Amino acid sequence: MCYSAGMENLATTFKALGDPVRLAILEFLKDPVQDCCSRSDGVCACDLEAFLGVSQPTVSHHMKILVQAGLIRAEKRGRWVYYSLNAEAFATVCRELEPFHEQPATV
Amino acid sequence: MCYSAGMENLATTFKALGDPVRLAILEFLKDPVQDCCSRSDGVCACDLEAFLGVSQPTVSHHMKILVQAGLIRAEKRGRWVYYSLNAEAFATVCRELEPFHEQPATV
DNA sequence: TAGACATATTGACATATATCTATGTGATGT
DNA sequence: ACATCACATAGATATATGTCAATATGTCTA
Repeated sequence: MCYSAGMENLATTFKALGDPVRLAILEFLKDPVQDCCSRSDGVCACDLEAFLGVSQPTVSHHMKILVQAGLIRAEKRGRWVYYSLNAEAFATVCRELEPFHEQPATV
Repeated sequence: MCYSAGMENLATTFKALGDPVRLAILEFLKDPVQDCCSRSDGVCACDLEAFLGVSQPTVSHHMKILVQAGLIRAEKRGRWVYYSLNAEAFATVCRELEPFHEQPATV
């Protein structure tokens, strides 16, 4: 086999990014529409449900995938879970992509 | 629905990136191991087959997905098809990700 | 023209994924 | 305590995806 564990990891991250519903979730987390119970430092899942137009378990499913990929953070406060972007993870993805659009090194 | 056509597009690109075999292909295109018929300005599919350890139709399938996502270019010369990275596509992906790891704008 | 070669397409199959309904779990408030 | 609320999990189902063997297509060469 010619691909490493790091590659599997990166693929998992891209897989998490490869769904329009999850991209919409990330956009929402970036520019939250404060609705029922979201706060300045986080967005609750119930707001996402209304925004996305999918069922609550579906939201839960997508949030789990995004958390596992490390793209967002989840923090439980009382009965709510507040989600926020993990900026560092996005920066890492960009760094991984850099070699593919930099000027080729002169050997 | 709260997500746009542009989002579908971006999701397609990430989906193309979300497979370890395809990431291995991209790595190979970045740093080709010149083997049977690859050239300085492109890599042929047969070299990939040997490198990846998957069947020829599987290589063909993955190349098609990468081409459709715009991540690589295919150029047919005689009976070979030479593939190369499309650096601009990777740069675009990075630009799309930038808002997710920049400092939040002060409103 | 015939055969060999590189790649694409087709069809089959197993697995993964996205979605829902129903139900479980844990916290809050009356 | 009990009902309610927010979220998670389980199970079911439809669709998508990755893979291969078999075959088709197009190109070169003898």
